[in-house]
Amino acid sequence: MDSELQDFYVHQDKMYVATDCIIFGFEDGKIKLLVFRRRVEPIKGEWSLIGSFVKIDEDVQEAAKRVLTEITGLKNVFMEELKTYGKADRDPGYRCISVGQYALIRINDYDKELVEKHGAHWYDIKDLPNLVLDHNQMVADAMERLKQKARYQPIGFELLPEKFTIPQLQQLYEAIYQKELDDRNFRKKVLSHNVLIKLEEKDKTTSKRGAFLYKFDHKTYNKLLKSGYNFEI
Amino acid sequence: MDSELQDFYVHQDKMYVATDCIIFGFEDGKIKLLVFRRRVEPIKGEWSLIGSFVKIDEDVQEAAKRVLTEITGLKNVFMEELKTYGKADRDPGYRCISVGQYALIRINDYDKELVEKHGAHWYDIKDLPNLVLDHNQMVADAMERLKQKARYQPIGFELLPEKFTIPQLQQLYEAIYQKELDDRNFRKKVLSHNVLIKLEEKDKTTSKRGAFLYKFDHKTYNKLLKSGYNFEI
DNA sequence: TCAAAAGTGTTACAAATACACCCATGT
DNA sequence: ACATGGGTGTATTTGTAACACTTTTGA
Repeated sequence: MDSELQDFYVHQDKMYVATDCIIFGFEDGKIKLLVFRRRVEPIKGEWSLIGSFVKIDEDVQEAAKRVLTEITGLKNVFMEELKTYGKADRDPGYRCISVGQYALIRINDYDKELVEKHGAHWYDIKDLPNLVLDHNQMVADAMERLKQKARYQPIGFELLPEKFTIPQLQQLYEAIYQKELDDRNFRKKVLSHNVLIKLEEKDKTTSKRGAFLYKFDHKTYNKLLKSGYNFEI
Repeated sequence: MDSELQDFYVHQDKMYVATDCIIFGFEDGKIKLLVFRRRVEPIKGEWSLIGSFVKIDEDVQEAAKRVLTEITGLKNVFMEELKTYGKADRDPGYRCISVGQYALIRINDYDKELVEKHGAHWYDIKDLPNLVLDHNQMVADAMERLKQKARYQPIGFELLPEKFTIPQLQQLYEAIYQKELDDRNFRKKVLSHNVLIKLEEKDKTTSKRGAFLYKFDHKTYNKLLKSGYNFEI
């Protein structure tokens, strides 16, 4: 490394880089968000997204995954960058930018003890408390993204159990879009893509008759993708 | 600020935060990208996106706008965050994350002297040189974003002069989608939204007959947006 | 036997696609 | 008069939206 490099870089400003996770779940026909009591001053004890500072030798993505695993015990969770919150005055403490990342988790898979230990709580997205800093904005942005993205990419399935029924799937989409859907048309459209595998089993928890369970067919979906298919729900 | 706050923040790592601009233009029926000779070591002199470190008291957005104005002389340019490049090893110098932002500019509006002075060059997007670091990836990501976004939001107009013809607009969309479009259907669809104002003037630079000029009608578009309209091209 | 959710088909309407010809004008 | 790009209309197909009844089964 020559001196010119050092000259140039060294005169720049360094700052804290954090990442915050907007963690969505789905339960009882409602989109839910996992929030926490903030563990550090200032505003310690207030509701907050879970986040972490990014370490000097750590990818930003990696940092977000690290926190998510610490809290939920889950790995291989769907997670995607939302956007970066970089206002100079967003954190009253020190200059700190935060990369927002949203995650979709199967609400029954996570380690409940771990979550409780961290003072976490699942809030209905429609009934959120005030969160610290710009976290409410992050949630609003993430929700908007979810709404947009779920239409053209099959990410909704990340919020459901591996095996799910068509009515469950519909409930999910109704929660995401905040709009009722026609059950006949919904079923028709969803099945028309041929990316659901119908199982022999039925789920009888919500009706006497029971509803057939389905699995999302990743293989077929990926094949379709490559051949230029346009998924839409 | 109490001591607990200091304890906690102070033990975290700080790093450089940069922002890089993916600057798109449109000329001769082609999408073009504005690139520069990198001004600092390492890899000084290589082709690169234009960027800057974010100052301690500066919004990330602001930093990107600052550079863009320095280079092109333009203000009020369409610019939007793409994503953040946060791999720990992305910069061989020091740990540095970069927020990628893409900008759409009217290629004939910019200050040519200013651009030349900075050793800049407009490359056809299909014929780019190797860029430093992860900049080629940034461009690929931005191009993909443009493709997706242009379909449902009227951002394409940012690349055209204020006054443009329908064939010009079609050329632009063909360049973005990398696909030929049917001229009759294209015109029909575009005009069906009623967000173009037909002017009296004609542009005669590309044909003897001349083609009518249009302006994008921001007012009407915003009204339609509020009433839940769905733009699509 | 009945209540409650699961599942099925048809028709009307809107939008996307495919496609062929005339128009205006400078050279 | 002709070459060049600008501009228009229609028929077909495809997809979306609206809508009502039958099935299954546990209580």
